[in-house]
Amino acid sequence: MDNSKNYQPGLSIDCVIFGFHDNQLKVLLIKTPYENKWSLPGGFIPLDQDIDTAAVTVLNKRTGMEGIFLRQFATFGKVKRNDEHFGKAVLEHFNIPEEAGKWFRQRFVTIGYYALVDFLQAVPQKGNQQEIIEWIDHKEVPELILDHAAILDKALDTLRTELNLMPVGYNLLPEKFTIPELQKLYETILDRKLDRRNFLRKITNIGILNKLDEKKSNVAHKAPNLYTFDKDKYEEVLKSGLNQGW
Amino acid sequence: MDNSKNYQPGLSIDCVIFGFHDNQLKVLLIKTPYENKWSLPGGFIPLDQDIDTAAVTVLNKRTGMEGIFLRQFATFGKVKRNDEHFGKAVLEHFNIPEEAGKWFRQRFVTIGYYALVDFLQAVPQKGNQQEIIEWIDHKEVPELILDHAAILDKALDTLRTELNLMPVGYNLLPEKFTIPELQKLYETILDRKLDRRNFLRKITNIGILNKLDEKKSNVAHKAPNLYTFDKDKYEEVLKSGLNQGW
DNA sequence: GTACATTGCGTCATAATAACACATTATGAT
DNA sequence: ATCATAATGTGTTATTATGACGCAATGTAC
Repeated sequence: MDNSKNYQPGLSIDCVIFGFHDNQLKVLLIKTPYENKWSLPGGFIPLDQDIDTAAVTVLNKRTGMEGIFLRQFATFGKVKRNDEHFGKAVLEHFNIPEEAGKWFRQRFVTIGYYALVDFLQAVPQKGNQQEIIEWIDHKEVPELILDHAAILDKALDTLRTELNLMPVGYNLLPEKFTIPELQKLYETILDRKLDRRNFLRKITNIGILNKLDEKKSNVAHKAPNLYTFDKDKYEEVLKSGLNQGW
Repeated sequence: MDNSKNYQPGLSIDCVIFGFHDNQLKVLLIKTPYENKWSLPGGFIPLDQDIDTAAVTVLNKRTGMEGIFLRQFATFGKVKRNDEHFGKAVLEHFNIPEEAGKWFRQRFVTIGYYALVDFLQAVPQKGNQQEIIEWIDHKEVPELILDHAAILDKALDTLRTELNLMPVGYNLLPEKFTIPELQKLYETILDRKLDRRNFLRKITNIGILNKLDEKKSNVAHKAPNLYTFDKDKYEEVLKSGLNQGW
């Protein structure tokens, strides 16, 4: 493959794909052969594709899903983010000849995107047979290659801020969900407990949830009511914003 | 000049430099020879410099100032953002030979930064004798090259959001300022009137302003009190955040 | 002096938030 | 069946934040 003719040079995309399961905020990671470190799913930018499109492509390829919530959050371009040893190791592992390898060993700047997906809908896709791709609790992320740890941190930081500005949580839940589930999600992302009753009032007052005439089945204790997310009302809320401030 | 050896290929930096004067939020723009359109100040990324450093360099060069508030806000990478006609025109204008010009005519992705500067401290610097660089009211921005209008819009949007999350306004004012001045600034950025008395209460309650024992001189009507910004207290506020939301 | 514009401080009604009480529904042990 | 337990659903109250407004003080223009 001759990347130099088909891809934007020195520029890559890395995706922080979040999922929510077992009261854990999980991140989709790929195990690399390099010192057993893990990596964010990423890719390059075809010369005839918008960077956003290239990010969507990565996401499709890795989750098998379409129409996912995806947002660019930052671009990382420290000189030192590139690791000479890592570059060499990758080339050796894939048996890429020195000449073609020059493209891979140039300095790379990477654009960070984060995605919110329904854990149960997403099916992690391997790039090849040997590859290991897994959902990992964000609190137990192993060592990552390059500056991927910093990228992940920044993504989580952005997600927390976004949560205060607009209701994005539903993207991580199935179509029908309960208020307690939504609360657990908020608590997990923000990493602190919230009061049940105040949470209910605040989240329903936003006016983007539809209460269904249906309760969750097969649960211990009292069955909680099911809700769906109202996309039309959400669009309205987006315009006015959640916490105005001024 | 052989850019291909010294600069990151296909990647540029554009800075939206904001200043505040005469109750106007102004943007520093450069007039180009291309159809008399204007441009954001920008630059390329030396291979041995972090992208943030490269942005600081652009800022230093254009304002003569150091230690400026500077923040990356988005990266723009649509395929169509590059304009074939524009690329040719630039090469012809600077008399760049076809071979060396290839570097300029490749696809470019650009990283957007916005800066907040004290209008009176900044001295717009020309890149060369012919160049025209000017502060222009953000409400009267002329036609811009490429997708610079979209970049500017996004910068302003980000500034408005940031204003709700943390007190950044003081960056646009001189060291000593009055509450009415600060309010005018907020009104200009947010594009709506605020109540004097409520503004005073809210802005002082944040606890990052020091009231000086000094009034503004040579003003019509009642002389307003002068304040300074308290950087230590600001750092504390940054950690907790302004509008928590949850 | 008087009219006028602007600043500084205060009041009041309303809305948003935090802390907490209690009844309801379902499970599982006895 | 009864009871303890655990979760959900709804309500109450005190506190705080916000929005709308009144009024005196200060300085300019005439």
